[in-house]
Amino acid sequence: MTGKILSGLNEAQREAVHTVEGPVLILAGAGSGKTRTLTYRIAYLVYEKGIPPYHILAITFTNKAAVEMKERVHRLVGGVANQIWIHTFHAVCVRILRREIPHLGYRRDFVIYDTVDQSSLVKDCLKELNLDPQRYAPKGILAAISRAKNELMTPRMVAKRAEDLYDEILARVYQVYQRRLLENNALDFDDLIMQTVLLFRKNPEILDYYQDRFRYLHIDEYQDTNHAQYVFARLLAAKHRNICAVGDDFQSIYGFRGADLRNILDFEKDYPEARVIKLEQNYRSTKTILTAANEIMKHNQGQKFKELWTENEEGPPISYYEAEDEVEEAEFVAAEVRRLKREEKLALSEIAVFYRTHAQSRVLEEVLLRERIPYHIVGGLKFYERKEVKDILAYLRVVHNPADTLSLERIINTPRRGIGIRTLTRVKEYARRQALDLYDALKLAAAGQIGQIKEKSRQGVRSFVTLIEQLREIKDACPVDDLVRMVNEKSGYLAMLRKENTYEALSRMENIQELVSVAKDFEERQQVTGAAGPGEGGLEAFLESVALVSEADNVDTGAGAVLLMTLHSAKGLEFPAVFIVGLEEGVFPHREAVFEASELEEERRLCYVGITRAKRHLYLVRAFQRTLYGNTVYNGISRFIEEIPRELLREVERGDEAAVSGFQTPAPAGGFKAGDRVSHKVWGVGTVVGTRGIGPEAEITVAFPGVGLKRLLVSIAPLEKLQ
DNA sequence: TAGCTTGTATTTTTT
DNA sequence: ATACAAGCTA
Repeated sequence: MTGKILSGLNEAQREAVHTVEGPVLILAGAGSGKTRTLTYRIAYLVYEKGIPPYHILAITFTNKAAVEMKERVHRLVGGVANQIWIHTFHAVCVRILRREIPHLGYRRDFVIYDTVDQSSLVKDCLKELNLDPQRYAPKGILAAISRAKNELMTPRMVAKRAEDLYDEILARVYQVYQRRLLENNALDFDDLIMQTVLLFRKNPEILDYYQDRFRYLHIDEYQDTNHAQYVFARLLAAKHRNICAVGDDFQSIYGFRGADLRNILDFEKDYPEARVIKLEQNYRSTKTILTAANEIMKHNQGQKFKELWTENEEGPPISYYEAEDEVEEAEFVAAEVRRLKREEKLALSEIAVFYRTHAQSRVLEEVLLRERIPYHIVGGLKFYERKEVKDILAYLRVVHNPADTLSLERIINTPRRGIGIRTLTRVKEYARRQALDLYDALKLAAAGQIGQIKEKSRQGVRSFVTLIEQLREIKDACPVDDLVRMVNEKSGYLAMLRKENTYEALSRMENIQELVSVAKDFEERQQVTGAAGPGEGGLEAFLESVALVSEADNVDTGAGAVLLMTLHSAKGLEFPAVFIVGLEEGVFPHREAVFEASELEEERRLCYVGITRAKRHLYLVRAFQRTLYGNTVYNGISRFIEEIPRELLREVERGDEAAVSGFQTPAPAGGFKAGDRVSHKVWGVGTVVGTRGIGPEAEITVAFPGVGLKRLLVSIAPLEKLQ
């Protein structure tokens, strides 16, 4: 096995795999075989060192990365891989908290609040404190609370450090916010990490248990850790000190959300005995591309020295193009995409376009649409944040946990049951006085034990309580998808939508159906993995799985369409041909980021990330003028262009390609692809010209003669595909 | 309560 | 320009 494991590795990678005792920092440059090294290392621990798999923990940032690593480890070590914990930070903490959280005063069946929930909770808190949301923007408050939690600051600590009135108010809101979370038996995303740390700090014996459980710790993307995550890892590693941090300070692009570059830069201070291993050989890009990337990064101060090199060929020069405006910029991209396809024989899915902000995607989209080039936009829409989906999930959450007042209030009168503000206020008031949960007070109200409530409202309350009670009775006995179906029907939610009789309602109904499918998939997966019998603990697990997923986990790269995405979403991917557009001062680097040196450096790292995605063809594009917020601006050339040695660049002319139509490539959107003929109930026959999103999000743009372009959700639109 | 008007911001994103 | 949210009228 040793030979097998080590044969495909270079010197540095081999060292990284071998060095399993004590702290190790693996500085893994872009395209240096990081995941390979990490997975081999885990295999080495199991096979060569005979470490029991349950002593190994690997932490990633995204579900996607976790799944990928699990699969690759599984391929190396087989079934025992299932005993290795490979999860995101949040998932690891949830698993720990599910066992231990009673020590913190929450119940084990806590729910996880997402950003939408958080926002309504903050608004509630502001109301409770009689604060003007104009003056104290919920968004800002929420951001500050999140920052505080990332820094492991409790409300009390925030109060103590307050420097002005705003800080004092903030501390108050934060305090109320935490109290409300506790009352609702809920945790937000940041809490998952922070509460686990607090748990460890408060209960040394619990920490001790997990330290012994996870003797071999791996943290991927270490440069993206925030302070709370850093402390979490440090605590876990403190006893056995076998921590393997993997990361690349050059690819730290999430400072704006709390990632602290110092975590990786100071690793050797935290662990003086640490071995530092640099993976600098790149297997992805041409020499030209790597030189450009290295040169750009020389303009950043205070990062670890690292220079990528490769045995790959020189490759073609980097193309630089200066467009008139953003439309011409997009036209250039379109023309070059055609050329790459024709002359370089690239598939469309081998080509990607990166931009700094989402707003830039529109013009690109319009032009590609016009040019009949299939494209696919990564990111954007969110299935789980849609109102109807959140409503149904709120029902399930209340069924699972009646103390979840936020969810309860969300659905108590949806569909309408005649329970208005007045009734609700009365019951809430009663609950407060009697120190009851809102749900228990509702039960009393239904039984007529709370005065001042009209008979009609009481009936509404009664029907609501009955519904929840019914569902609670069966929740452990039936599969989750049946439960969802039951909520849809018995709550009257579907009936309400059916009555509306609008396209929008139809779309909402389809989304709810989609949620049933999600639940069904989930249930089937549970059966396969043998995690539980039908329904058994399924609801809780289901709610958790939807709370921790994100759409971005499935960037579909095999889709036969040009991929359009922000530079941030590009991290971790690679393409034979890459376009980076909008290379102008104020766009990229972004105007908001040029005042502060640290932010500018993050922009530069973002540029580095973009460039190092390219295997062979790299295009850097700027527009002479562009329309921004409604007026024309003339931005200078991005400094990043200036930082690339001239001899690596070749300024190109616009290659006007005769528009050739007829791309016949598969696309991901619900089985539709550009070029398909479809029939629509209302608009008749049309041609698919673009796709966007996946799964329940999938959207297609269709050209209907005489009607124009229409954007349709595949899952809901009354569409039929014509052979 | 829906639909309208008015105001305001407008990087990047995961869980 | 535009999108989205909050406030206001029918």
